[in-house]
Order: sequence, then structure tokens, then C-alpha cells
Amino acid sequence: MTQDRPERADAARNRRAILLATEELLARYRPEQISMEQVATAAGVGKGTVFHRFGSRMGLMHALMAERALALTEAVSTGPPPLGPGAPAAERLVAFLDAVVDVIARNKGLLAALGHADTTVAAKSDEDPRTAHPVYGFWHGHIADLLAAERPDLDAELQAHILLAGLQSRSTLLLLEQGEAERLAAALRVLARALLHAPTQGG
Amino acid sequence: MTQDRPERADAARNRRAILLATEELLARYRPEQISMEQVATAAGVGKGTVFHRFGSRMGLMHALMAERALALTEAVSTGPPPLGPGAPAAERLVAFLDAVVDVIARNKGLLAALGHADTTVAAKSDEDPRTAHPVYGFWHGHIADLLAAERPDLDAELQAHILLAGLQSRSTLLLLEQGEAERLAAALRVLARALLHAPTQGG
DNA sequence: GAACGTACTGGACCGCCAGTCCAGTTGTCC
DNA sequence: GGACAACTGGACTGGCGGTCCAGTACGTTC
Repeated sequence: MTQDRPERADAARNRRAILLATEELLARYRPEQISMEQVATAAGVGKGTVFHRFGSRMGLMHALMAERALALTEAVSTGPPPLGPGAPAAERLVAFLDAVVDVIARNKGLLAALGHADTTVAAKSDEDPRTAHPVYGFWHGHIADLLAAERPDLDAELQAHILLAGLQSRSTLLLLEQGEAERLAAALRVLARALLHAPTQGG
Repeated sequence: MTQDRPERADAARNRRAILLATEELLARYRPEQISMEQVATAAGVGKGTVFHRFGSRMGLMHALMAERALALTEAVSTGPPPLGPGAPAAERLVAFLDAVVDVIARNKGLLAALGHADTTVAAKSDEDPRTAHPVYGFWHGHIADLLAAERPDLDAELQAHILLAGLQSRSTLLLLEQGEAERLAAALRVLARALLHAPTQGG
């Protein structure tokens, strides 16, 4: 589909430049301070190019996020246990949560930017956030599956949302900025384990 | 402090009008679609007045939120158990979470707007979100206290943040929009109870 | 290696919005 | 009823996300 015709050399070069410039800006400034024009300038291209390639602020952030999350996606699908298939669901869940904390810790700015982009754009389309944000969808699905495998009596879908929410809130992001990633991971492990051992629910 | 001199009659009238107009707009439109100018027009005042009274978009949303959360604050501080003092911490916690879900369910638009306002303004000041959002601070403190009372071995501060995060995420807000408040409350109860019964953590 | 069609480029441009400013108005106090 | 401060409101500013389209340079074809 995308390969019908290989991306033109200059287009590929600029795409990389834009993603790179975005990363650098995110490392240096708060996401809301970064305008698309700045990204374009930093990448040495025109604003039109940025929008041509990525459609919108949100598209750009999604592309970047997808790239950053790629390794985790692969580790989960085809890598070795406990992240990959093979280990018991409970272990995989804890390992996965740890890994997600890690990805997020190394991409706080991006996460915040994504949140901001989502919010900004939400008004224009009433699409489901999960559809709009494939990385989140994958994470959520994975957590929900593992949770359901271990505890079919729980509302796994929703618990998965809640666990993930704990990683994207403002307070959490603030914590990560202070280098407390391990503390967050620990808390999440406790929470996940507690959930796995929770007293069975009456209907 | 604020009472040194009672608010002038016209000022009070306009403040009410602005808050009311904001509520009505929030009920009808998505928060990001509502501009401060619209609020002003709907309230029948000039834009300058809105900013004079509330300082910024965020200030307006905070004022509205504080008003909406007032009943809960009072119920917790001086009301009857299980919400108010008197009941065991575990019961108070569950009751409080239910109450917060209720407040949030009845103010989804406002919550989303607050999130948006926070994000928008965050760049300008590097204040701690808790300071910036007193209602959140109160909720968080209360949950953390109750949690710590029952389970001193937990990272109550952080777990409280995580529980609250589950109420403010985009997915959650989406759920609430679909009238699934009870489902969310149930999931939170399960999670809180699980946490209260969690296996003790090794240091 | 030259000519051609097309995908890509970039910056001027648009509409919009948060927040500022200040001259005029109105309520309150003495 | 006069004086002073607080309040008011709308014109204005700066900046942003996103569009548009004329020009450019890439890859292809002969």
C-alpha cells in the first residue's frame, strides 16, 4: 500500500529530519511550547512540508510515538518471555507494565504532547480515542487480554484503561520528570498484583 | 481576605452570569470548542470582564470546579459517615471514590475542560499541578490519608494519584459520556478493595 | 543524457483565540 | 452628593494550527 512507489529520496530525508527535530525539541522544551512552525524551522523545512507528511500536530506525535513504541510491540509479540509469549499471564502483565513505564519514562515529553494533541484535535472529529491512537490501543488490548486470562471475573477492559491512565496523568508525568520512574513502576506492580489476587466479585 | 470589602453588586451579578454561561456552554459543546469570547457573549458581558474576574481560562474552570465540588468537600469534612469522619478508613475510601465518580460523571465536560486548560497554561508557569488545582489536591490528599491509615506499608501518595488518574483519562471520560458511571465506580471499588487487601510488600 | 510528469516543497496567507489595555462607567463609602 | 476605586467591555496584539498553490527537483522513460 504505502510501498506502491517507494518514498522519494527528498521526502524520506525530510521525514527523518522532521521526526528528529521534533525529538530534539521535545527533549528541550515543554510540548505546549513547541509549535509546528518551530518544528519545521528546526528541521530545516517549510511548514507545508510538515503538514504534508503528517497531516496535523497529532499525526506527527503519533508517528513519533509509534516509532518509539515499536521495540516494545515487537518484544511483546515475538520476543522471549516474560515479555513475549510463553510466560504465565500474571508475569507477562507485570513485565509489560514495567516495560511501558520504561517507554513512557523515556518519552515523557512526547506523551504529554500526545495528550495535548489529542485534546486539541478532539473537537474536530468525534473519533474514539483508541482508534485515534494506535499505540494506546495496542497497550490497552494487551493489558486487558492478560488481565482477562488470569481473572476472567474482572472487568478487564476497564481495569486496563485505569492502569494505563495511571501512566498518563499529569501527576505521573511530573513524577517521571523527577526521575521517579522506579517508584512508579513499583506502585504499578503492587496495584497489578493486588488486582490479580483481588477477592472474587459477586455478580 | 477576599471579604475585606464585599464584592460589588454588579461584579457579583456578572460573576454568577459568567459561571452560569460556562456551565450551559459546557453542557452543550465540547470544552475545546468553547472560547472565552463565547463565554463572555453568552454571559452578556465583555471579554475583559471574564478575564478580570477569573484571570484565565484555567481560573474560570477551576472556579467552576471548586463550586461543583463544594458539596463533596463538606460531606467529607463534616458530614455523616461513611463519607464523613467516623467510619473505618476502608469504608470511607470506597464511599469517597463512589462520590468522586458521581461528581465527575455530572461534570465530564468540565473535567475535560480543566485538563485542557491545565495543559494549555502549563507552559507558562512551572507550578506543581496540585497547587494549581486545589480540588484535585483535596481529593488526592483525602484518598492518600485514608489509604495510609489502612495500609501504612503502601506508597499511599502515589497510589492515590493512580486511582484519581483513572477518573480523568480520556478513556474514562468517554465511558462516562456513554452513561457507564456505575461500571466505572464498580471497577474502582474492586481496585480499591484489592489494594486494601494487597499482599504486604517487602522493603 | 535529456525531457517529462508528478510528488514533494515551502512560505505567504487565513481565521481564530487567549490574554492585554485603558478609557469610560458605576457602585460604595463618607 | 461627591469622590474615589473597582468594575466593565471591546478594540487590539501576538501567535498558532492548518491551507493553498506556484515552483522545484526527483525518478523514469526513451
